[in-house]
Amino acid sequence: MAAAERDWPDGIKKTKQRQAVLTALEGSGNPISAAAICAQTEKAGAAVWLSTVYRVLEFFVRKGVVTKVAVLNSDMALYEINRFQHKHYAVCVRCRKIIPMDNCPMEKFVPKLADDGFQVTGHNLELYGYCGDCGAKG
Amino acid sequence: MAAAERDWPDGIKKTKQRQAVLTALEGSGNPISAAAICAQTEKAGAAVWLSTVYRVLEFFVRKGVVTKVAVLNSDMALYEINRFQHKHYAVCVRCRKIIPMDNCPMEKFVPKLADDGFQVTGHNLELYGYCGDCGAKG
DNA sequence: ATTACTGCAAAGCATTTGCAGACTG
DNA sequence: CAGTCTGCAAATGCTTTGCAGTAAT
Repeated sequence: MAAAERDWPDGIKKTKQRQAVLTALEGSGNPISAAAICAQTEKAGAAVWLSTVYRVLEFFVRKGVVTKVAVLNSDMALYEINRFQHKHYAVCVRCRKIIPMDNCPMEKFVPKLADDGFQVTGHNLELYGYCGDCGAKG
Repeated sequence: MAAAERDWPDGIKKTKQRQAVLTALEGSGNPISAAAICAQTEKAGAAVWLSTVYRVLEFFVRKGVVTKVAVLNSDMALYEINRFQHKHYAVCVRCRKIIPMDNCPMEKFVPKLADDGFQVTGHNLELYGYCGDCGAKG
């Protein structure tokens, strides 16, 4: 069955709810909120309770399967599947659209920080502005 | 008196509370939370109610006097005075120390985004890792 | 069978909002 | 004096936690 075929991370007990959360995350190209994941599981016919979604997400984040994304001026935390490729986002200040970028301006910057005795383990980058649909006029 | 000498932003009504909030922000080199600002005003003898701090901060942010900083894995928003010089922060994942950086890796990156029709109005950058005091071993 | 996970409800906490009185210009 | 701002209290909304039943290995 499909569940058996899914590439499942090592050392993680497979449950209906965790699969549903992972499927919801995979179905969204962009980071989504816990509430959105919950709604998605309902729509898919495998409803997962919101608090369970939070617990599953926290678990996945600790396991390195999922990344928590901080978005300024959004009071909700967003989550995305860790696709093991660097991603950062541009956020439209008008329509809140989230646009992924495939370049990472950090690459040349990180070594510099190491000189100050700071060992970088990760980073978070967001840009704010107007997307093509919204233009610079509000 | 000191209040008269303070360089006060244009078009902003000067009140005791707004001055107290601004003083608290000036007194901290690093971004601080609304609660911390509130506590600071108390200590300074000009206590400002927490909800007022939030309202004042939101007002200052809209006026461009203050910047809201999103710190991942911190459920509180942090605020800092806009000193009109680019600042980003490295956050130690162990002791949560916040270390300012004076380089901005965005400078060469932003024009690239403009090609995609996205007009950048601001950005947010944080690095996570271990500061010199904590080392890479947890 | 044992241990971990989930549904559910209720608490927790940062932030927001409503309103009447106080203050600024 | 008119309009705005503030103290205070209560509400809001995301997230966390406790507990008993359920499911996974």
